[in-house]
Amino acid sequence: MSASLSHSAAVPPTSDPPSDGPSRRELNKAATRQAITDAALALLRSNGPGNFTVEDIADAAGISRRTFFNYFGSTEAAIAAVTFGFLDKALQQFRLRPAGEPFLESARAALVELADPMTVAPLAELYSLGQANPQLSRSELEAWDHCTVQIITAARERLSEGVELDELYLRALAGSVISCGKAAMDVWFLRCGGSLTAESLSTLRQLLIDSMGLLGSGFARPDAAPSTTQAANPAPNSTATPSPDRH
Amino acid sequence: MSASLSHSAAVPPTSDPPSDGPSRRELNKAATRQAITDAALALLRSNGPGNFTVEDIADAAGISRRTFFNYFGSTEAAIAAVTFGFLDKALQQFRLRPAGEPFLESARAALVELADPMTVAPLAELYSLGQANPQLSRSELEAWDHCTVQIITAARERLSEGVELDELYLRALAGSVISCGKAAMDVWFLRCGGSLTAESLSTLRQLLIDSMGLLGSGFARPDAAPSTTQAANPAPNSTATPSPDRH
DNA sequence: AAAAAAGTTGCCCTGAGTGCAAACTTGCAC
DNA sequence: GTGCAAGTTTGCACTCAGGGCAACTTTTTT
Repeated sequence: MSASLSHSAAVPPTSDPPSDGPSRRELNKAATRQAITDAALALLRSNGPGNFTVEDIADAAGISRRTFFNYFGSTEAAIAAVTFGFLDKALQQFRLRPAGEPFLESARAALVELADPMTVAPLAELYSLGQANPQLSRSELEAWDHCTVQIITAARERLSEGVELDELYLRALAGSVISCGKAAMDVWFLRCGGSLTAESLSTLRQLLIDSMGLLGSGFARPDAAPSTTQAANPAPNSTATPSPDRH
Repeated sequence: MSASLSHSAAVPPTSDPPSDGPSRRELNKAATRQAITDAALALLRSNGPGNFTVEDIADAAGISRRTFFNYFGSTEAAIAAVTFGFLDKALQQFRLRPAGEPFLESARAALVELADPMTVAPLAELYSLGQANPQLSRSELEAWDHCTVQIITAARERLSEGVELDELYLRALAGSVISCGKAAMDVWFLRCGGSLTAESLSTLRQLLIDSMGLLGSGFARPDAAPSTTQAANPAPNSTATPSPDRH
């Protein structure tokens, strides 16, 4: 781009009336941010993890290297923004649940809500790309942990209706919910390889439901005939969990 | 040190008969490794996280910068070795448990086994140091995750006695156990600030027991009078969990 | 004792991440 | 629309992480 154009044609000067909403500055920032993650993801796809530099991303996003660091502290951070987005959406869903609902039921509902193509697609892609990459999976871990913290906050608001609540209960529960959600996704990738077909997504939903069921039942040993769900069988009944809803 | 002495006086040439045990090479490596983590920890204490370089560590350990990288990929990795050591000890304890024992009971026993001064001391110190440090806590997360993977492996050996086992069950359980262990330690630090008194350690033990109890009971809501354990009360009965041992 | 294997070190290179100051954009008031 | 203030981008320069390579030292083997 020519010298005088400075940086981003982020928000093209369409006939945008001076509408109220977010300011031009905020729009530009959001657009740049988006451009960065897009560029990073594209490079991740084409070059593979670890085979491109911050400068590559900056070039592809049409900004300077220095500006990149104004937005993200590292390549991984830029990519992890995707996961953060996903988990934030989960949080949002969780907060929408009625306050009286049992915690695990809310978690289950929030998670299942996310098992639609548009939402899991980016996560699925990241997952397969980062499968064998330490750098990537590290930031994924960070994102999940961040989500745990958020859930703890959300749960605290929920549960502390006057009652003096137990920190251990809160943290152990939140951590376990996240772990089980993660386990469900892990198994899903293991079985379906991140496929986005309706069948695959149905499996994901069922896995999420089952994992919450396991948690709710205290991991009662599946003594009786447990897992016919083992094979790629999207049968939609949670055989593993006779009592998914307690208390 | 003079030029010809090369590197480490790691294993001083005491009158060591050519005993069988580990070879001189292995001894040297172990000693160097130890010297590195010691130096790193010392610098962490004195300078605070992020305020020293790899070169500083290398100098303090009496090796070259380059050699440092032969042992660890980063400063954080060197420090995280402490956490890894702790968690590996946990794994070791877990594997010692009788194979027939319920999983959660084994986990509980293994974790409680670790709540002795010598073992938790380094972890406690790291915890307080890394409390407000993103770099550090990131590698801590990695260590916990590594432990989860190990537990999954250990549990697979345990549970798969001919039975075709459920991947979801396995992973959700392992992840939850680790999460609960982590939650217990978090709460412990919150309450006791990493103190190593007998009273504090007793609290830690109880928290670990309680968290496993919560998990085993499916987080049944503490409806009745739940947490008198809230205050720094090392009372040794797990009031929160009426049925810690099922199946 | 000499060769082979394993480990250490210095040199040098790429790239991450950051402080700083100059240039540019946007918001706001006049 | 002019102008000023606040917010952003960018180039520059610097420190430090991380790793390849080849020379050199130590340990093991034969």
